[in-house]
Amino acid sequence: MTEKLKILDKAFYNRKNVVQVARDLLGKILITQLDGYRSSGRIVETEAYAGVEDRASHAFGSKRTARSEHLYGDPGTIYIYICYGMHHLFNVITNKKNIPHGVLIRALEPMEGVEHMLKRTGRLTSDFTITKGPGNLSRAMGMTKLQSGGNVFSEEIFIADDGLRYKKNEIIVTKRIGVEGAREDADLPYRFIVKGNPYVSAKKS
DNA sequence: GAGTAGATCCTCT
DNA sequence: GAGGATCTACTCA
Repeated sequence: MTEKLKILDKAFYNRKNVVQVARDLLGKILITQLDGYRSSGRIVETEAYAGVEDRASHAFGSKRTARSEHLYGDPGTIYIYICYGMHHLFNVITNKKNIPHGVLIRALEPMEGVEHMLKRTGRLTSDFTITKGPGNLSRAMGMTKLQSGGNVFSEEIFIADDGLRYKKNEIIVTKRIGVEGAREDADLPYRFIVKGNPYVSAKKS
C-alpha cells in the first residue's frame, strides 16, 4: 500500500477557511512512527473548530491557556489533549500563527501496522471500532499528549496525499458530535464524513 | 436495540 | 471542586 505519497506542506494548512481544510483532509493518510512502529490510516472523518468565534473550541472568546496554547501555533502544529481523563484527541492546527483554528481527526480507516494498533489497544482482532472515534484512533496510532506541540511535518507524525479524492457525493456534512454545551454553535455543519465508510463513528446513541 | 452510568484525570475557576 | 471535542459495558425492554 505504499504508493506515491506526497506529504502535505504548510500551505495546505495555512488557509483561512478551516472548514475547507477539514473537508480536504478526508481521504488523506495519517502516518505515525512511534515506539519504533509505523502505522497509517486514511482519514475518513474530521471536524472543524473555528477558533475564537466557536463556542465548542477551547479558544472561544480568545481564551488562551496553557492547555490551548498549541491551538495558537503555526499551521501544521499538533494539538493533543486528554478528555474525560483517558482519551487523547488529535487535532491539526490550521490558519496563521495566533489564529486558533484546528481540525479534529475523528476516524481513520487503518492501512499499515494494524497489528501494532491491536497491540496498543489491547485487542486481539481487528474490527471497525479500532480507529473509530477520536479517542480510539489516538490510542491505536500511539499518540499521546507527548506529541502535542510537535507538527505534522516530522518523522514521527505526518499526513500525506496518495492522490485519492472523494467526490462531492461521497462526502456527508453534518453537525458536530459531543459539543451540545456549545449551544447554537453545536448545530454548525462542521463535521465531514466519508459516506458509507464503516470506520466513521456512529451518529449518536 | 436503546438508554444510562461509570471510568478517570487534567485543566480551569 | 466541577466538568469535559469520549468510550464501553451493562441494564431494561
